[in-house]
Amino acid sequence: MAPTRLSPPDLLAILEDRGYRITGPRRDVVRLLERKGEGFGAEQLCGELPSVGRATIYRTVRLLLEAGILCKLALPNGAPKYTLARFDHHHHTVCTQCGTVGDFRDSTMERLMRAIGAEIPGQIVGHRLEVYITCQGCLDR
Amino acid sequence: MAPTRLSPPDLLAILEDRGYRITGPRRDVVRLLERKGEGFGAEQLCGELPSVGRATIYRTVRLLLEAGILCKLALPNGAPKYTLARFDHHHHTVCTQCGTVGDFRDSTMERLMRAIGAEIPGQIVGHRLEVYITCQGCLDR
DNA sequence: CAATTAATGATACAAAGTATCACTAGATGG
DNA sequence: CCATCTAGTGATACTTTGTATCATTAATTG
Ligand SMILES: [Mn+2]
Ligand SMILES: [Mn+2]
Ligand SMILES: [Zn+2]
Ligand SMILES: [Zn+2]
Repeated sequence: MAPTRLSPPDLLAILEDRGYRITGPRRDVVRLLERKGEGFGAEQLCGELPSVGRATIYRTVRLLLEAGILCKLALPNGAPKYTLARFDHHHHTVCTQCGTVGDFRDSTMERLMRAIGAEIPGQIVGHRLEVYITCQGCLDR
Repeated sequence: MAPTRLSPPDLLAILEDRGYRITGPRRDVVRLLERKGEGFGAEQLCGELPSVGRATIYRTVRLLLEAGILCKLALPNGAPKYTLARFDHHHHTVCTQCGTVGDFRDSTMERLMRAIGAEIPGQIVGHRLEVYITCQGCLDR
């Protein structure tokens, strides 16, 4: 399973398919995201794209979230971070030292989640797992 | 493993052991928490304890968090919710319809987390799992 | 019952995000 | 192409959630 990295035209096409216009600001945001690593904040994007209004940044992030292009990572404190969604369903590692975010998938985990249904009242509709780590960089340092 | 529910005197004793004073406002907050179900917000507590200053509510919540008496539940959107921590380590169910929060523990999950260490770069220092459900009440309704 | 010092709460401030609305600029069809 | 239509933009104001300050209050200790 190669990390299916989508290029900006692809991402814009997804928006277009949903009936949204391809505008200058949206192009700018998507281009910026493409160059970005894992785990960026909305306010950070505002700082790096001063030519685009803050409201538009937030609107575009919401749009990309709804389109499944971004995933939102609610941290234990502070503003949420976003990452380009490379896989349909996956989880995240967060370094508690430096905040670096990584992706991973684990099929055993998904199987277990199905099994867990029996222990839980009601019907499972989804789940979210965050693994807190000290990343390699922080271990070395 | 019986759900070890602690009473307000116990909770206050934990604070006292940590060198904090037992004050009127802290007593009020703890008493309120005791009567509360799972999953309440800080702002909600402010509304229900107008006699206690907002700053003090937030300070007390932080204190109880640090003491391990509360757990903080970062939701995918909106303000975090808190619950009385009945177990040392556990996870939460959140009903996506009505927001009701529940606790659970799963030893298989914990074992799996240890195994997952091999797949992940760096060193695991913790994890957090939220299971999104439609609760029994919402299914019935 | 002082004296000491932690805690309180009014207030101001900060950060993150949303609503408004006059204006701009994509899309579309002639 | 151009004119039209409407989605999108961005300045601004506002809301929500949470924190910093600081004069005042009250819990502890002896
Ligand atoms: Mn991701
Ligand atoms: Mn809990
Ligand atoms: Zn790190
Ligand atoms: Zn429900």
